[in-house]
Amino acid sequence: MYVSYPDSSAGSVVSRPIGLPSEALTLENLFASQPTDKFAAGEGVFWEGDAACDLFQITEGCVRLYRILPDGRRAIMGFRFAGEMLGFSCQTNYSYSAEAVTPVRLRRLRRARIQAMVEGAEHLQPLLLTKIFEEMEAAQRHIIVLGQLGAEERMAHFLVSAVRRTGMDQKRPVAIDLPMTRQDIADYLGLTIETICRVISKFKRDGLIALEGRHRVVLRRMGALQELAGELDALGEPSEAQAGLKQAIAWSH
Amino acid sequence: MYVSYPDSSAGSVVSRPIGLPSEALTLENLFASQPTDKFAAGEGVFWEGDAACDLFQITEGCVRLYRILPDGRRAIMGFRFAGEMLGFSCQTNYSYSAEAVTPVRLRRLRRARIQAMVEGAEHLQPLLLTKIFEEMEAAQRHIIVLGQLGAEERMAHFLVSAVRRTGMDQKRPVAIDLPMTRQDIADYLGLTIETICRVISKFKRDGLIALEGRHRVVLRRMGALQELAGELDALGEPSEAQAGLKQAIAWSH
DNA sequence: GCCCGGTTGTAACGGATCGTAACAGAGATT
DNA sequence: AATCTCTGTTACGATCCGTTACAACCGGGC
Repeated sequence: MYVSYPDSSAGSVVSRPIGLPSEALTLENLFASQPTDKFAAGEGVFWEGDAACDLFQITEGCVRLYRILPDGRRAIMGFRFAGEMLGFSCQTNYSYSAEAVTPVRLRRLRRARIQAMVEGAEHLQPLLLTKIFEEMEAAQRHIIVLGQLGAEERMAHFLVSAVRRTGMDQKRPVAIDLPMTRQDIADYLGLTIETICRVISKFKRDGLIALEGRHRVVLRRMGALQELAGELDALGEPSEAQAGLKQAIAWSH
Repeated sequence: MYVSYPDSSAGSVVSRPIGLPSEALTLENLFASQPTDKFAAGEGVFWEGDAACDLFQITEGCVRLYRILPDGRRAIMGFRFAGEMLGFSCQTNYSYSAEAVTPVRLRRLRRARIQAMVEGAEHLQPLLLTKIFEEMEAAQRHIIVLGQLGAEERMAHFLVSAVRRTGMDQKRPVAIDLPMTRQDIADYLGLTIETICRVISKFKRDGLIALEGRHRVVLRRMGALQELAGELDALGEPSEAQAGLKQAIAWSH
Protein backbone atom coordinates (compact mmCIF):
# COMPACT_ATOMS: atom_id res chain seq x y z
CA MET A 1 0.00 0.00 0.00
CA TYR A 2 1.47 3.33 -1.07
CA VAL A 3 0.67 6.98 -0.57
CA SER A 4 1.62 9.81 -2.90
CA TYR A 5 3.07 13.16 -1.94
CA PRO A 6 3.08 16.22 -4.13
CA ASP A 7 6.63 16.90 -5.29
CA SER A 8 7.87 20.46 -5.40
CA SER A 9 9.60 19.82 -8.72
CA ALA A 10 7.74 19.82 -12.03
CA GLY A 11 4.44 18.61 -10.70
CA SER A 12 5.50 14.97 -10.45
CA VAL A 13 4.77 12.83 -7.42
CA VAL A 14 6.84 10.79 -5.01
CA SER A 15 5.52 7.59 -3.55
CA ARG A 16 6.65 5.76 -0.49
CA PRO A 17 5.19 3.00 1.63
CA ILE A 18 3.30 4.18 4.70
CA GLY A 19 3.53 2.62 8.10
CA LEU A 20 7.32 2.52 7.99
CA PRO A 21 9.45 4.71 10.23
CA SER A 22 10.92 7.70 8.39
CA GLU A 23 14.34 6.08 8.73
CA ALA A 24 13.19 3.73 5.99
CA LEU A 25 13.30 6.66 3.57
CA THR A 26 16.57 5.43 2.15
CA LEU A 27 17.96 5.99 -1.31
CA GLU A 28 17.07 2.39 -2.09
CA ASN A 29 13.44 3.06 -1.24
CA LEU A 30 13.40 6.22 -3.31
CA PHE A 31 14.69 4.34 -6.30
CA ALA A 32 12.30 1.46 -5.72
CA SER A 33 9.31 3.62 -6.60
CA GLN A 34 10.76 4.66 -9.95
CA PRO A 35 9.99 2.91 -13.21
CA THR A 36 12.80 0.91 -14.79
CA ASP A 37 14.44 1.82 -18.09
CA LYS A 38 15.85 -0.84 -20.36
CA PHE A 39 19.06 -0.65 -22.35
CA ALA A 40 20.47 -3.13 -24.83
CA ALA A 41 24.08 -4.27 -24.53
CA GLY A 42 26.36 -1.55 -25.88
CA GLU A 43 23.74 1.17 -25.61
CA GLY A 44 24.66 4.48 -23.98
CA VAL A 45 22.89 5.63 -20.82
CA PHE A 46 24.40 9.11 -20.78
CA TRP A 47 27.47 10.84 -22.17
CA GLU A 48 30.37 12.69 -20.68
CA GLY A 49 29.44 16.35 -20.63
CA ASP A 50 25.67 15.82 -20.49
CA ALA A 51 23.85 17.81 -17.85
CA ALA A 52 23.84 15.51 -14.82
CA CYS A 53 20.10 15.61 -14.08
CA ASP A 54 19.69 12.02 -12.95
CA LEU A 55 21.09 9.57 -10.44
CA PHE A 56 20.85 5.91 -11.29
CA GLN A 57 20.50 2.54 -9.64
CA ILE A 58 21.23 -0.55 -11.66
CA THR A 59 18.49 -3.13 -11.22
CA GLU A 60 19.96 -5.71 -13.53
CA GLY A 61 23.07 -6.05 -15.68
CA CYS A 62 26.41 -4.26 -15.80
CA VAL A 63 27.41 -0.74 -16.85
CA ARG A 64 30.83 0.65 -17.73
CA LEU A 65 31.84 4.24 -16.95
CA TYR A 66 34.52 5.70 -19.20
CA ARG A 67 36.16 8.77 -20.66
CA ILE A 68 37.58 9.12 -24.15
CA LEU A 69 40.89 11.00 -24.42
CA PRO A 70 41.48 13.54 -27.19
CA ASP A 71 43.62 11.00 -29.08
CA GLY A 72 40.97 8.29 -28.91
CA ARG A 73 42.22 6.23 -25.99
CA ARG A 74 39.51 5.05 -23.64
CA ALA A 75 39.88 5.07 -19.87
CA ILE A 76 37.30 3.02 -18.00
CA MET A 77 36.74 4.66 -14.64
CA GLY A 78 34.69 1.83 -13.18
CA PHE A 79 31.91 -0.72 -13.53
CA ARG A 80 28.53 -0.80 -11.84
CA PHE A 81 26.58 -3.98 -11.18
CA ALA A 82 23.02 -4.80 -10.16
CA GLY A 83 22.14 -3.06 -6.91
CA GLU A 84 24.80 -0.38 -7.26
CA MET A 85 24.25 3.30 -7.95
CA LEU A 86 26.00 5.94 -10.01
CA GLY A 87 26.13 9.63 -10.71
CA PHE A 88 26.69 10.89 -7.19
CA SER A 89 30.19 12.22 -7.68
CA CYS A 90 29.35 14.22 -10.80
CA GLN A 91 28.84 17.95 -10.80
CA THR A 92 26.70 19.94 -13.20
CA ASN A 93 27.73 17.59 -15.98
CA TYR A 94 28.63 13.94 -16.01
CA SER A 95 32.40 13.49 -15.93
CA TYR A 96 32.19 10.20 -17.79
CA SER A 97 29.97 8.30 -20.20
CA ALA A 98 27.94 5.28 -19.14
CA GLU A 99 27.26 2.33 -21.42
CA ALA A 100 25.44 -0.93 -20.92
CA VAL A 101 27.88 -3.87 -20.95
CA THR A 102 25.06 -6.39 -20.82
CA PRO A 103 21.33 -5.80 -21.24
CA VAL A 104 20.57 -3.43 -18.39
CA ARG A 105 17.59 -2.35 -16.34
CA LEU A 106 17.95 0.73 -14.20
CA ARG A 107 15.90 3.20 -12.22
CA ARG A 108 16.58 6.91 -12.34
CA LEU A 109 15.96 9.71 -9.89
CA ARG A 110 15.88 13.35 -10.91
CA ARG A 111 18.35 15.32 -8.90
CA ALA A 112 15.87 18.14 -8.50
CA ARG A 113 13.51 15.69 -6.86
CA ILE A 114 16.09 14.48 -4.39
CA GLN A 115 17.13 18.01 -3.59
CA ALA A 116 13.53 18.88 -2.86
CA MET A 117 13.15 15.86 -0.63
CA VAL A 118 16.25 16.69 1.36
CA GLU A 119 14.49 19.86 2.50
CA GLY A 120 11.85 17.87 4.29
CA ALA A 121 14.01 14.93 5.32
CA GLU A 122 17.39 16.08 6.56
CA HIS A 123 18.62 12.56 7.10
CA LEU A 124 18.81 12.09 3.34
CA GLN A 125 21.79 14.41 3.06
CA PRO A 126 24.21 12.02 4.81
CA LEU A 127 23.10 9.23 2.52
CA LEU A 128 24.14 11.29 -0.47
CA LEU A 129 27.47 12.14 1.12
CA THR A 130 28.02 8.47 1.82
CA LYS A 131 27.78 7.69 -1.86
CA ILE A 132 30.19 10.45 -2.77
CA PHE A 133 32.72 9.26 -0.19
CA GLU A 134 32.42 5.69 -1.44
CA GLU A 135 33.25 6.81 -4.96
CA MET A 136 36.16 8.82 -3.62
CA GLU A 137 37.58 5.80 -1.83
CA ALA A 138 37.17 3.69 -4.92
CA ALA A 139 39.01 6.34 -6.94
CA GLN A 140 41.88 6.36 -4.45
CA ARG A 141 42.20 2.59 -4.58
CA HIS A 142 42.18 2.83 -8.35
CA ILE A 143 44.99 5.38 -8.23
CA ILE A 144 47.11 3.01 -6.17
CA VAL A 145 46.36 0.07 -8.45
CA LEU A 146 47.34 2.02 -11.56
CA GLY A 147 50.31 3.78 -10.05
CA GLN A 148 51.94 1.08 -7.97
CA LEU A 149 50.90 -2.41 -9.05
CA GLY A 150 52.26 -4.60 -11.85
CA ALA A 151 50.09 -6.38 -14.39
CA GLU A 152 49.52 -9.55 -12.35
CA GLU A 153 48.88 -7.58 -9.20
CA ARG A 154 46.32 -5.43 -11.01
CA MET A 155 44.50 -8.43 -12.40
CA ALA A 156 44.50 -10.19 -9.03
CA HIS A 157 43.13 -7.06 -7.42
CA PHE A 158 40.44 -6.83 -10.05
CA LEU A 159 39.31 -10.41 -9.44
CA VAL A 160 39.40 -10.23 -5.66
CA SER A 161 37.59 -6.92 -5.78
CA ALA A 162 34.91 -8.40 -8.01
CA VAL A 163 34.30 -11.19 -5.50
CA ARG A 164 34.02 -8.73 -2.65
CA ARG A 165 31.29 -6.87 -4.46
CA THR A 166 29.13 -9.93 -4.81
CA GLY A 167 28.97 -10.32 -1.06
CA MET A 168 30.23 -13.89 -0.89
CA ASP A 169 33.60 -13.94 0.72
CA GLN A 170 36.75 -15.88 1.50
CA LYS A 171 35.38 -19.28 0.53
CA ARG A 172 37.82 -21.02 -1.74
CA PRO A 173 35.90 -22.19 -4.78
CA VAL A 174 34.06 -19.03 -5.80
CA ALA A 175 32.77 -18.50 -9.32
CA ILE A 176 32.07 -15.01 -10.60
CA ASP A 177 30.77 -13.45 -13.80
CA LEU A 178 32.93 -10.97 -15.63
CA PRO A 179 30.42 -9.71 -18.18
CA MET A 180 32.78 -7.08 -19.64
CA THR A 181 35.17 -7.82 -22.49
CA ARG A 182 38.93 -8.27 -22.11
CA GLN A 183 39.32 -4.89 -23.75
CA ASP A 184 37.13 -3.36 -21.06
CA ILE A 185 39.29 -4.91 -18.36
CA ALA A 186 42.41 -3.66 -20.14
CA ASP A 187 41.10 -0.09 -20.36
CA TYR A 188 40.13 -0.26 -16.69
CA LEU A 189 43.47 -1.60 -15.47
CA GLY A 190 45.66 0.53 -17.73
CA LEU A 191 47.00 -2.46 -19.69
CA THR A 192 46.54 -3.91 -23.16
CA ILE A 193 44.18 -6.70 -24.06
CA GLU A 194 47.09 -9.01 -24.80
CA THR A 195 48.57 -8.48 -21.36
CA ILE A 196 45.18 -9.24 -19.83
CA CYS A 197 45.00 -12.49 -21.78
CA ARG A 198 48.55 -13.46 -20.90
CA VAL A 199 47.98 -12.85 -17.20
CA ILE A 200 44.70 -14.76 -17.24
CA SER A 201 46.43 -17.64 -19.00
CA LYS A 202 49.22 -17.61 -16.45
CA PHE A 203 46.77 -17.61 -13.54
CA LYS A 204 45.07 -20.56 -15.18
CA ARG A 205 48.35 -22.43 -15.71
CA ASP A 206 49.31 -21.79 -12.08
CA GLY A 207 45.97 -23.11 -10.87
CA LEU A 208 44.84 -19.83 -9.35
CA ILE A 209 41.73 -19.71 -11.47
CA ALA A 210 39.72 -21.79 -13.92
CA LEU A 211 37.69 -20.52 -16.83
CA GLU A 212 34.12 -21.57 -17.60
CA GLY A 213 33.56 -19.83 -20.89
CA ARG A 214 34.77 -16.31 -21.57
CA HIS A 215 32.84 -14.52 -18.94
CA ARG A 216 32.94 -16.84 -15.97
CA VAL A 217 35.94 -17.38 -13.71
CA VAL A 218 36.39 -19.76 -10.81
CA LEU A 219 38.75 -18.37 -8.22
CA ARG A 220 40.40 -21.49 -6.95
CA ARG A 221 43.03 -20.03 -4.65
CA MET A 222 41.67 -16.83 -3.18
CA GLY A 223 44.53 -16.66 -0.69
CA ALA A 224 47.15 -16.54 -3.40
CA LEU A 225 45.17 -13.96 -5.35
CA GLN A 226 44.71 -11.76 -2.31
CA GLU A 227 48.41 -11.96 -1.60
CA LEU A 228 49.18 -10.95 -5.17
CA ALA A 229 46.72 -8.07 -4.89
CA GLY A 230 48.77 -6.84 -1.96
CA GLU A 231 45.98 -6.89 0.62
CA LEU A 232 45.07 -3.55 -0.83
CA ASP A 233 41.37 -4.10 -0.35
CA ALA A 234 41.76 -4.72 3.33
CA LEU A 235 42.14 -0.96 3.63
CA GLY A 236 38.49 -0.13 4.01
CA GLU A 237 36.56 -2.02 1.39
CA PRO A 238 34.41 -4.36 3.45
CA SER A 239 33.21 -1.85 6.02
CA GLU A 240 33.26 0.94 3.50
CA ALA A 241 29.55 1.60 3.41
CA GLN A 242 29.20 1.64 7.18
CA ALA A 243 32.17 3.91 7.75
CA GLY A 244 30.96 6.22 5.02
CA LEU A 245 27.51 6.44 6.50
CA LYS A 246 28.84 7.08 9.97
CA GLN A 247 30.96 9.91 8.70
CA ALA A 248 28.27 11.40 6.52
CA ILE A 249 25.99 11.60 9.53
CA ALA A 250 28.72 13.27 11.56
CA TRP A 251 29.27 15.73 8.72
CA SER A 252 25.80 16.99 8.28
CA HIS A 253 24.69 17.04 11.87
CA MET B 1 36.31 43.74 15.02
CA TYR B 2 34.98 40.27 15.74
CA VAL B 3 32.04 38.70 17.51
CA SER B 4 32.04 35.27 19.13
CA TYR B 5 29.36 32.61 18.92
CA PRO B 6 29.01 29.72 21.30
CA ASP B 7 29.94 26.51 19.57
CA SER B 8 27.88 23.43 20.24
CA SER B 9 31.00 21.27 20.44
CA ALA B 10 33.32 21.16 23.44
CA GLY B 11 32.76 24.72 24.58
CA SER B 12 34.97 26.33 21.97
CA VAL B 13 33.97 29.50 20.16
CA VAL B 14 33.60 30.57 16.56
CA SER B 15 34.56 34.04 15.44
CA ARG B 16 33.65 35.90 12.31
CA PRO B 17 33.87 39.50 11.24
CA ILE B 18 30.67 41.48 11.64
CA GLY B 19 29.37 44.08 9.26
CA LEU B 20 30.06 41.88 6.24
CA PRO B 21 27.24 40.34 4.21
CA SER B 22 26.75 36.70 5.12
CA GLU B 23 28.01 35.75 1.66
CA ALA B 24 31.47 36.70 2.90
CA LEU B 25 31.33 33.76 5.29
CA THR B 26 33.51 31.70 3.01
CA LEU B 27 35.79 28.87 3.96
CA GLU B 28 38.70 31.20 3.36
CA ASN B 29 37.32 33.63 5.92
CA LEU B 30 36.73 30.87 8.41
CA PHE B 31 40.32 29.77 8.10
CA ALA B 32 41.61 33.32 8.25
CA SER B 33 40.57 33.65 11.89
CA GLN B 34 42.49 30.54 12.95
CA PRO B 35 46.01 30.60 14.33
CA THR B 36 48.74 29.17 12.13
CA ASP B 37 50.70 26.03 13.00
CA LYS B 38 54.28 25.58 11.88
CA PHE B 39 55.89 22.42 10.58
CA ALA B 40 59.49 21.80 9.64
CA ALA B 41 60.33 20.17 6.31
CA GLY B 42 59.67 16.43 6.56
CA GLU B 43 57.45 16.74 9.60
CA GLY B 44 54.10 14.92 9.63
CA VAL B 45 50.85 16.89 9.90
CA PHE B 46 48.61 13.86 10.33
CA TRP B 47 48.71 10.15 9.56
CA GLU B 48 46.59 7.81 7.55
CA GLY B 49 44.03 6.32 9.89
CA ASP B 50 43.98 9.22 12.35
CA ALA B 51 40.53 10.49 13.26
CA ALA B 52 39.85 13.21 10.73
CA CYS B 53 38.92 15.99 13.14
CA ASP B 54 40.47 18.89 11.24
CA LEU B 55 40.38 20.52 7.84
CA PHE B 56 43.46 22.44 6.77
CA GLN B 57 44.46 25.38 4.66
CA ILE B 58 48.10 25.77 3.71
CA THR B 59 49.29 29.31 4.34
CA GLU B 60 52.86 28.78 3.22
CA GLY B 61 54.91 25.92 1.83
CA CYS B 62 54.08 22.58 0.26
CA VAL B 63 52.57 19.38 1.66
CA ARG B 64 52.56 15.87 0.22
CA LEU B 65 49.66 13.46 0.73
CA TYR B 66 50.54 9.78 0.54
CA ARG B 67 49.69 6.23 1.48
CA ILE B 68 52.14 3.46 2.33
CA LEU B 69 51.31 0.04 0.90
CA PRO B 70 51.69 -3.10 3.01
CA ASP B 71 54.96 -3.93 1.22
CA GLY B 72 56.46 -0.51 1.83
CA ARG B 73 55.79 1.20 -1.49
CA ARG B 74 54.65 4.78 -1.22
CA ALA B 75 51.88 6.24 -3.35
CA ILE B 76 51.70 10.03 -3.33
CA MET B 77 48.07 10.97 -3.84
CA GLY B 78 48.74 14.67 -4.35
CA PHE B 79 50.48 17.85 -3.31
CA ARG B 80 49.01 20.95 -1.69
CA PHE B 81 50.50 24.41 -2.04
CA ALA B 82 50.00 27.74 -0.31
CA GLY B 83 46.37 28.79 -0.49
CA GLU B 84 45.04 25.29 -1.04
CA MET B 85 43.02 23.20 1.40
CA LEU B 86 42.91 19.54 2.34
CA GLY B 87 40.95 17.00 4.28
CA PHE B 88 37.53 17.49 2.70
CA SER B 89 37.30 14.15 0.98
CA CYS B 90 38.19 12.12 4.07
CA GLN B 91 35.64 10.30 6.17
CA THR B 92 35.91 9.46 9.84
CA ASN B 93 39.62 8.88 9.39
CA TYR B 94 42.17 10.38 7.07
CA SER B 95 42.72 8.15 4.05
CA TYR B 96 46.30 9.36 3.61
CA SER B 97 49.17 10.86 5.58
CA ALA B 98 50.25 14.47 5.17
CA GLU B 99 53.87 15.59 5.45
CA ALA B 100 55.54 18.96 5.04
CA VAL B 101 57.73 19.02 1.92
CA THR B 102 59.10 22.46 2.77
CA PRO B 103 58.71 24.40 6.00
CA VAL B 104 54.95 24.83 6.22
CA ARG B 105 52.47 27.12 7.91
CA LEU B 106 48.86 26.08 7.98
CA ARG B 107 45.55 26.89 9.63
CA ARG B 108 43.22 24.22 10.89
CA LEU B 109 39.47 24.13 11.41
CA ARG B 110 37.75 21.59 13.62
CA ARG B 111 35.15 19.68 11.68
CA ALA B 112 32.74 19.84 14.59
CA ARG B 113 32.99 23.62 14.43
CA ILE B 114 32.19 23.75 10.74
CA GLN B 115 29.32 21.34 11.18
CA ALA B 116 27.89 23.55 13.86
CA MET B 117 28.22 26.60 11.66
CA VAL B 118 26.45 24.94 8.76
CA GLU B 119 23.34 24.77 10.94
CA GLY B 120 23.11 28.53 11.08
CA ALA B 121 24.50 29.28 7.63
CA GLU B 122 23.11 26.92 5.05
CA HIS B 123 25.18 28.41 2.26
CA LEU B 124 28.29 26.82 3.79
CA GLN B 125 27.20 23.35 2.76
CA PRO B 126 27.71 23.95 -0.98
CA LEU B 127 31.19 25.29 -0.27
CA LEU B 128 32.09 22.01 1.39
CA LEU B 129 30.63 20.01 -1.47
CA THR B 130 32.62 22.12 -3.91
CA LYS B 131 35.84 21.06 -2.23
CA ILE B 132 34.85 17.42 -2.28
CA PHE B 133 33.97 17.58 -5.97
CA GLU B 134 37.26 19.29 -6.75
CA GLU B 135 39.17 16.48 -5.09
CA MET B 136 37.07 13.95 -6.98
CA GLU B 137 37.90 15.59 -10.30
CA ALA B 138 41.57 15.68 -9.42
CA ALA B 139 41.42 11.99 -8.56
CA GLN B 140 39.80 11.17 -11.90
CA ARG B 141 42.46 13.10 -13.79
CA HIS B 142 45.09 11.25 -11.78
CA ILE B 143 43.51 7.94 -12.76
CA ILE B 144 43.75 8.84 -16.42
CA VAL B 145 47.35 10.01 -16.09
CA LEU B 146 48.40 6.79 -14.36
CA GLY B 147 46.35 4.47 -16.50
CA GLN B 148 46.75 5.89 -19.96
CA LEU B 149 49.80 8.12 -20.27
CA GLY B 150 53.44 7.19 -20.86
CA ALA B 151 56.36 8.55 -18.86
CA GLU B 152 56.91 11.71 -20.90
CA GLU B 153 53.21 12.43 -21.07
CA ARG B 154 52.92 12.06 -17.31
CA MET B 155 55.80 14.42 -16.66
CA ALA B 156 54.49 16.97 -19.16
CA HIS B 157 51.10 16.80 -17.49
CA PHE B 158 52.67 17.27 -14.10
CA LEU B 159 54.52 20.39 -15.23
CA VAL B 160 51.60 21.95 -17.09
CA SER B 161 49.34 21.18 -14.18
CA ALA B 162 51.77 22.83 -11.77
CA VAL B 163 51.74 26.00 -13.87
CA ARG B 164 47.95 26.03 -13.95
CA ARG B 165 47.82 25.96 -10.18
CA THR B 166 49.96 29.06 -9.82
CA GLY B 167 47.42 31.09 -11.76
CA MET B 168 49.78 32.42 -14.41
CA ASP B 169 48.93 30.86 -17.73
CA GLN B 170 49.92 30.23 -21.32
CA LYS B 171 52.78 32.72 -21.39
CA ARG B 172 55.84 31.08 -22.84
CA PRO B 173 58.69 31.71 -20.44
CA VAL B 174 57.18 30.61 -17.15
CA ALA B 175 59.33 29.58 -14.21
CA ILE B 176 57.87 27.42 -11.43
CA ASP B 177 59.09 25.93 -8.19
CA LEU B 178 58.97 22.19 -7.70
CA PRO B 179 59.82 21.98 -4.01
CA MET B 180 59.31 18.22 -3.83
CA THR B 181 62.14 15.75 -4.53
CA ARG B 182 62.44 13.66 -7.68
CA GLN B 183 61.42 10.67 -5.61
CA ASP B 184 58.23 12.47 -4.63
CA ILE B 185 57.43 13.16 -8.26
CA ALA B 186 58.17 9.53 -9.11
CA ASP B 187 55.83 8.23 -6.39
CA TYR B 188 53.17 10.64 -7.56
CA LEU B 189 53.43 9.73 -11.25
CA GLY B 190 53.85 6.00 -10.73
CA LEU B 191 57.40 5.96 -12.13
CA THR B 192 60.91 5.55 -10.75
CA ILE B 193 63.26 8.35 -9.89
CA GLU B 194 65.58 7.40 -12.77
CA THR B 195 62.78 7.65 -15.27
CA ILE B 196 61.89 11.07 -13.89
CA CYS B 197 65.50 12.14 -14.34
CA ARG B 198 65.67 10.71 -17.84
CA VAL B 199 62.53 12.50 -18.93
CA ILE B 200 63.61 15.78 -17.38
CA SER B 201 66.97 15.49 -19.13
CA LYS B 202 65.26 14.78 -22.43
CA PHE B 203 62.92 17.74 -22.04
CA LYS B 204 65.99 19.87 -21.35
CA ARG B 205 67.86 18.51 -24.38
CA ASP B 206 64.83 19.16 -26.57
CA GLY B 207 64.55 22.73 -25.33
CA LEU B 208 61.15 22.23 -23.70
CA ILE B 209 62.40 23.29 -20.30
CA ALA B 210 65.45 24.76 -18.60
CA LEU B 211 66.59 24.08 -15.05
CA GLU B 212 67.59 26.75 -12.54
CA GLY B 213 68.85 24.64 -9.69
CA ARG B 214 67.10 21.45 -8.65
CA HIS B 215 63.80 22.86 -7.66
CA ARG B 216 63.15 25.50 -10.27
CA VAL B 217 62.07 24.80 -13.84
CA VAL B 218 61.55 27.22 -16.71
CA LEU B 219 58.89 25.98 -19.10
CA ARG B 220 60.15 27.29 -22.40
CA ARG B 221 57.68 25.70 -24.78
CA MET B 222 54.35 25.41 -23.04
CA GLY B 223 52.63 24.52 -26.28
CA ALA B 224 54.76 21.45 -26.84
CA LEU B 225 54.33 20.39 -23.22
CA GLN B 226 50.57 20.79 -23.37
CA GLU B 227 50.47 18.75 -26.53
CA LEU B 228 52.51 16.02 -24.87
CA ALA B 229 50.20 16.12 -21.87
CA GLY B 230 47.37 15.34 -24.26
CA GLU B 231 45.30 18.45 -23.51
CA LEU B 232 44.07 16.44 -20.61
CA ASP B 233 43.78 19.50 -18.39
CA ALA B 234 41.52 21.23 -20.84
CA LEU B 235 38.79 18.90 -19.56
CA GLY B 236 37.62 21.04 -16.72
CA GLU B 237 40.62 22.24 -14.81
CA PRO B 238 40.44 26.00 -15.34
CA SER B 239 36.75 26.45 -14.64
CA GLU B 240 36.71 23.65 -12.11
CA ALA B 241 36.02 25.75 -9.05
CA GLN B 242 33.17 27.63 -10.69
CA ALA B 243 31.48 24.54 -12.04
CA GLY B 244 31.87 22.82 -8.71
CA LEU B 245 30.38 25.71 -6.83
CA LYS B 246 27.49 26.00 -9.23
CA GLN B 247 26.69 22.33 -8.83
CA ALA B 248 27.11 22.30 -5.11
CA ILE B 249 24.56 25.07 -4.83
CA ALA B 250 22.17 23.20 -7.05
CA TRP B 251 22.64 20.11 -4.93
CA SER B 252 21.84 21.53 -1.57
CA HIS B 253 19.01 23.80 -2.58
C1' DG C 1 87.27 26.63 2.63
C1' DC C 2 86.55 21.77 3.30
C1' DC C 3 84.29 17.66 4.13
C1' DC C 4 80.41 14.81 4.12
C1' DG C 5 75.89 12.89 3.16
C1' DG C 6 71.92 12.98 0.66
C1' DT C 7 70.02 14.02 -3.66
C1' DT C 8 70.35 14.06 -8.45
C1' DG C 9 72.15 12.78 -13.07
C1' DT C 10 73.95 9.31 -16.43
C1' DA C 11 74.74 5.01 -18.53
C1' DA C 12 74.32 0.03 -19.46
C1' DC C 13 71.59 -3.81 -18.99
C1' DG C 14 67.52 -6.75 -18.35
C1' DG C 15 62.80 -7.57 -17.89
C1' DA C 16 58.08 -6.38 -18.33
C1' DT C 17 54.81 -4.67 -21.24
C1' DC C 18 53.35 -3.33 -25.82
C1' DG C 19 52.21 -3.88 -30.82
C1' DT C 20 51.61 -6.63 -34.70
C1' DA C 21 50.03 -10.45 -36.66
C1' DA C 22 48.31 -14.96 -37.19
C1' DC C 23 45.24 -18.19 -35.43
C1' DA C 24 41.39 -20.31 -32.64
C1' DG C 25 36.88 -20.25 -30.84
C1' DA C 26 32.20 -18.69 -29.82
C1' DG C 27 28.07 -16.78 -31.24
C1' DA C 28 25.12 -14.90 -34.89
C1' DT C 29 23.26 -15.13 -39.53
C1' DT C 30 21.92 -17.52 -43.52
C1' DA D 1 25.37 -27.22 -41.04
C1' DA D 2 28.14 -23.65 -43.24
C1' DT D 3 29.62 -19.19 -43.08
C1' DC D 4 30.70 -14.86 -41.17
C1' DT D 5 32.07 -11.80 -37.67
C1' DC D 6 33.62 -10.57 -33.40
C1' DT D 7 36.23 -11.75 -29.44
C1' DG D 8 39.82 -13.96 -27.42
C1' DT D 9 44.44 -16.30 -27.42
C1' DT D 10 49.21 -17.02 -28.42
C1' DA D 11 53.80 -15.98 -30.37
C1' DC D 12 57.42 -12.91 -31.37
C1' DG D 13 59.97 -8.81 -32.01
C1' DA D 14 60.15 -3.87 -30.49
C1' DT D 15 59.88 -0.57 -27.05
C1' DC D 16 59.55 1.35 -22.73
C1' DC D 17 60.68 1.44 -18.28
C1' DG D 18 62.89 -0.56 -14.06
C1' DT D 19 67.24 -2.04 -12.03
C1' DT D 20 71.77 -1.56 -10.94
C1' DA D 21 75.85 0.90 -10.56
C1' DC D 22 78.46 4.89 -10.24
C1' DA D 23 79.65 9.74 -10.87
C1' DA D 24 78.45 14.56 -10.13
C1' DC D 25 76.22 18.01 -7.73
C1' DC D 26 74.47 20.64 -3.91
C1' DG D 27 73.88 22.19 0.73
C1' DG D 28 74.86 22.11 5.54
C1' DG D 29 77.99 21.82 9.26
C1' DC D 30 82.61 22.32 10.98
